[in-house]
Formats: sequence, C-alpha cells, structure tokens
Amino acid sequence: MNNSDSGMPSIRATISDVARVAGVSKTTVSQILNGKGRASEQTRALVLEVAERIGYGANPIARSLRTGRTGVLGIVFRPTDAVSGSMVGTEFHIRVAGGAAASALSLGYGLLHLPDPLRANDSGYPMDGCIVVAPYGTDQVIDELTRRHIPVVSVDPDPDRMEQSMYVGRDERSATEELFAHISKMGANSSVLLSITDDNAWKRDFEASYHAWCNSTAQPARVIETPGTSGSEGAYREIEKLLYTESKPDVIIAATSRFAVGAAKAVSSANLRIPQDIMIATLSDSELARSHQPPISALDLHGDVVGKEAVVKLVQFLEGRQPSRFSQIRPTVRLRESTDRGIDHG
Amino acid sequence: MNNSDSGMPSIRATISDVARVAGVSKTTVSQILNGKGRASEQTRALVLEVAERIGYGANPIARSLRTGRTGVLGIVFRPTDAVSGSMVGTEFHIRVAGGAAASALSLGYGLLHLPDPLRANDSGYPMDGCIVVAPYGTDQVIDELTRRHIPVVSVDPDPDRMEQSMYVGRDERSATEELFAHISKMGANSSVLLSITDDNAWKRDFEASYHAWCNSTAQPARVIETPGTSGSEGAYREIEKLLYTESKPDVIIAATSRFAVGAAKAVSSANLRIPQDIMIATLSDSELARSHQPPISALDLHGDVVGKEAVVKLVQFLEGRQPSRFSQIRPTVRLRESTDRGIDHG
DNA sequence: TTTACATGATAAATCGATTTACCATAGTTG
DNA sequence: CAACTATGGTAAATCGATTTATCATGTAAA
Repeated sequence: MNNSDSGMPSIRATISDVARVAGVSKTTVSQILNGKGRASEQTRALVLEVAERIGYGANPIARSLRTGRTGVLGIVFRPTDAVSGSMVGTEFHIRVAGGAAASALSLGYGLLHLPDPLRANDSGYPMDGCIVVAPYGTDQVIDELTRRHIPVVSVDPDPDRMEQSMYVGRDERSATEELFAHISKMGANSSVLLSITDDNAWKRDFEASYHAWCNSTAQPARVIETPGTSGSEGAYREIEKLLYTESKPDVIIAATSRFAVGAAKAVSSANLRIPQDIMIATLSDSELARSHQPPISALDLHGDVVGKEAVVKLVQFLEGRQPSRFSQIRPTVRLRESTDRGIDHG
Repeated sequence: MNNSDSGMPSIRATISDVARVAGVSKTTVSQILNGKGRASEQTRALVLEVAERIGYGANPIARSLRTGRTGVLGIVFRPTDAVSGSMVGTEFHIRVAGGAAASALSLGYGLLHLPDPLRANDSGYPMDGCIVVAPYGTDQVIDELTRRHIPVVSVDPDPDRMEQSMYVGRDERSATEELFAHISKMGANSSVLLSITDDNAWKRDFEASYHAWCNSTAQPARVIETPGTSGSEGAYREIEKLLYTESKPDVIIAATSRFAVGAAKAVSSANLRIPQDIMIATLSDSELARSHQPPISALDLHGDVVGKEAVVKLVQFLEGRQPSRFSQIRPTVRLRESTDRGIDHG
C-alpha cells in the first residue's frame, strides 16, 4: 500500500550517516561529494563507496537553505483560460510552457507551475525566479513577487509598466502590418476584429495595429470582444449574429485559432465561401489553424522560442550575467488558403 | 535593470528581524504567525503589525527543512513527445497537466514539471511526492524516485509492475470494445491499427483489445507502429504507403488524433471518401479530431479527470489518509461522422 | 499559607546541508 | 635549526524557520 517496500531503510540517509559510517567528518564528506577542498585518494574512494552503498543523496531543501538557491524557476500563466486552470490553454501558452520547460531542463532548472501565487499557501513556493506569462496591466502577481524579492521575467511586458522589469516581447506591429497588407492586397475593405477580453500587452498591441490599419485604409474599425474561454463556440455565436447584419465583413481577423475555427464554421453555415466571400485569419497560429479546411492564415508567435528566451534571460540574471532588459521575437506570417484569393501570384 | 527598485530593503526580512523590531522572541513571532501557542492580545497585535510593516514573509525553504514538507508535487511526462520536451504533447497530456495543476492548486500544492529527473542536477528537486505520467515498462524514473523515498502515483501503471505503486488507470478495454463493436456494425472487416512505439500500459492495452477484436471477428490484425513524435506527417506517409496495397483497409484506427488527421489526409488524397470507403477513429480524442472535416470518432480519455485523480490520490497519501491503491477512469466513446455510415439509426 | 494551575513568554535544540576558520603533521627552504 | 608551506582533516557557525522544554508570575483551590 505504501512505498516503503524493498529492504530500504525507511528514512533517508543524511550526510551525517555517511560521515559516521565512513568514520570521517561531515565536512570531509561534503567536500568530496562536491569536488571541493582537499582529500586523499583513499578517503575519497571510501566516502564515495559508502555514499553509494547506503544510497545517500543530498537533501535539496537543506542545500537550498544554505546556498540560497533552489534550482527551480516558477511560471505563472495569467490569462484565465491558460494552462493552469481547468481549461486547456491556447497553443501559444502550451508552446511557451514546453519551450520554457525544455530550456530550463537543459540549464539544470526545474519548472514550477504556479496556478496563482496570490492564492498560494501563505509562505509561497521555493524558487529562484519566476516567469509571468501575459501579465495584465499593473499586474498584482508581479507586485507580490517583487515584494518577495523574487526576480521576474515576463512574457510580454506588464503593459502599464513597460520600463520596469525584464521581459520577452514580440515585434507584433511589423508582423501584423505584413498580414494586414496582404489582406488589403486581396481586396478586403470591410473587416472585423474578434478580440479577447483579457487586458494584456498582446491585446493592446494588436488592437492598436488594427486601428492603425483601418485608419490608413479608410475603413471603419469593428472590434468584437469575447472571453478567450468561450472558445470556438463563443466566436461562432458572435459571427453568426454578425452575418445577419447589413454590412457583412469581407475579412474576419480572429485573435486565437479557436476563434478563427468558430468563425469559419459560422461563415460556412451561412453558405458563404472562404476565402471568396469572407477571408479569415488568426493572430495566433496553432495546429487547429493549420489542419483546418481550408487552412487558416495565421501569425506564428513562436511560443517555444519565447518560452526558451524567457528562461534564458532569467537564468542569465540569476547567474550574475547581465542580460538585456528585454528581447523581441518576430512573429512569422503564415499565409494559407483562407486568405488566398489568387490575386497576387507574381 | 534589476528588480531591487522601490525603496525596499534589498535583503528579505527574517523572523529574527520581526522579533528584534517587536522586542519579543522568535518563538513568540512564530507562534503568533502560525496561530499556535499562547500570546496576549497586545503582543499579537504588535507582532502582526511589525510583520506587515517590514514586509515579512516566511522563507519557504527554511520552513520546509524544519517541517519536512514542501507543498510541491512533481510531475514527469515519460513519452518522448510529451509536454516537457520541445514538442507539443498530445492533448491528453496537456489535459492531464491542466487537471493536475488545477487540482493541486485547490489543495494548496504547487506543481513542479520535471522534464527528466534522471538527468536532474545531482540532488533532485524539493517535492513531497511525484506523479509519473505514462511510465514505460520497469520505468527507471520510478526506481529513482522510490530510492529517494518520494511517494509516487502514476498515470497508467508501470506495465511490468502493476501491483507495486499507486496509479490512476483507465478502463480501456470496455471502451475500446464498445468502439470496435460500433465499427463492426458499420460493416468493417478489414482494419489497420496505427500504433505508437512507446512501450507503456496504454499501448499494451489497446493493442491487446485490438487483437481480441480481430480474433473475435475473424479478421487479420494489422498493426503499424510509428513514433508519436512523427505526428500527422508520419501517419500520412504510413497510410499513403498502405493505400497502394492490394488489400485496402476499410477502417483505420489511429492511436492519437494527430495520427488520425494524417491518415485522413492520406485517404482524401487517394480520392477515397470518409466514411464511405474508409472509416477513421482515434483512441485519443482532441480538438483536432472534433474540429476535423469530417469530425473523427474518438475515445475521450478524460485527461483532466485523470490528472485530478492522480493529484487527489497523492495528496491523500501524503496527508495520511489511506487512498485506494488505484482508480479506473472510464473513457467515453464519441461517435462522429468519420465512422457514421448511417446503417444503424434505430 | 501552601499547593496547583493557567498564562505569557523564552532559550535552546533541531532540520541537513555548506562554509569558515583553524589545527596537526610532514616536508622544504635558507 | 628556525621558519614556511603544503597536505589532510575537523569543529563549529550558519542558513531561517519550527518545536520542545522551561521559567516566571499571578491567581484559584485546598
């Protein structure tokens, strides 16, 4: 029923045990095991043998208390629909988590998912630093972490405090401009932006880009906000409503792939063709967009790279190297059938 | 550049600081902050005020060393293509992670993703227990964790050591039987199973079910193994090859949704219709299968429930309640168009 | 007027490591 | 030979909390 089978002693061996069995001092054991100090070959061999034999492994907590380092990086996802909650997050979040985990591992750190440090058991969790993904404006989580003197790197800056902490952002503007330019070339002049309700830097950036594009092309800006959690169903409902309007759009720009899929379904249900009648694009690529029929044009936000960079920056800071305060990852525009009206093939 | 702005003292306040400022002993501070022992209302108010004012928060590492508990649960994904690596895992893994994280939070624990504890920095990470997802046969990670006296709950048992540790499994057999029965009813008598290469309990279970079904329906068993990492492209290649064979199958059973999507693409490319010419089903549901055209029948493995149950069982064990050694979650059969030949509507 | 007991608070031990400061001994150098 | 230095090793301090054992003091019971 419990795990204390196999003739093992039920209590973990400590450094004192090794010292006692080997007949040397704790200091000597510690030094040999950490390759520091001086010791004769005999003693070294003896200590290593004893440690191996009684199954000694340093207690990571005791070590952390003394050294002040845990080897753990925290990661918090701020959007309500992210990996941490009961909902499955967007592929971007998952890729960030994956990239961060892979990168953390290769640098010798573990990655601690903190669903919400504000509600944590009073004392917080052991970690050397923390990554905050998609912080809200003036994010309380960042406040709490700095209060605890825990270094923070965010994925996207806190939009109200751009100058403060370290972050990995995206060069959203230029990529969205490229996508919008393509859409214009395909003859669109009546667009709708299906946006999210979370108030973070990403939303602010792409909404700003959208408005700039609308201005420069003299078309009215139409923005519909839906909670990210409502997924494709939410998008379906919103677009369905819209299609009974006088002024049908000729392009729908969806914040997430899920939104894009829901929108596409609504368009098809209304017997309209993609991309001939209405084009669709999303600002966050995923397998959902790639495998859709027709495949949906998207901005590849390179979540894995972003996650990796965030970890690298945090680790550089922790290890005393001076990282640049922020980095920008440029999204890649993936043009697919959903915006291909075959106009510009030259 | 660094986070030591805002007139905060750059070193964290300790319990001794609180004691000194308030003019009482460390013991008193500790007791008041933890609601134990006796203290006058005056002292209590004073200590709380001082703690608040100088921004005291207990050091979680020191606390852990003394109490022996960290409030952290580890989680390891064993398949090579899982969340931990650079690849995005299957939706099942992601849902397990999400369910585990949500459940851990609500129980007051953090969730530490350990990409691979065997390669960990020598001393391991601080955790009270660990969840191992989809262990291989005689899994070394389980060995290492028990060597460190860390309680383990696995998602799916170690298939070579079913009787040993605690696990959350699935009642695979009855659900696959139901799915296969439906497929038989739709008139299939020549099947192919597109399986994975990882040797874990899931694979062994569904392959056994498949062979049993083939036996009972007197059809030859055809199993193709592809690494889960090869994704839809790998499946596409395998099925493409297959379709140039004499004996085309009339149903393809794909282990993952990704495989199913790749298989569907190959079928379509060969100008065959789904489900009229070839039916497709997957043993692991995901949004990919749901949103596919046509939607693909699947087994919903309820990853979120599985993750939640694993955490609950582990926490029960850690907190001294006696959990049952294992639990079974029954997958749900989701019949969709990809296996709907309209034969049985009565 | 003792004996008991509850109250309020504390000094010191403890958790398991790392690190500092120091101590013998033997060999080297001038 | 005296003065150093290198070698091999250890005792004790330290990290920051919790917990145990104890100690005064005032009040109620005998």
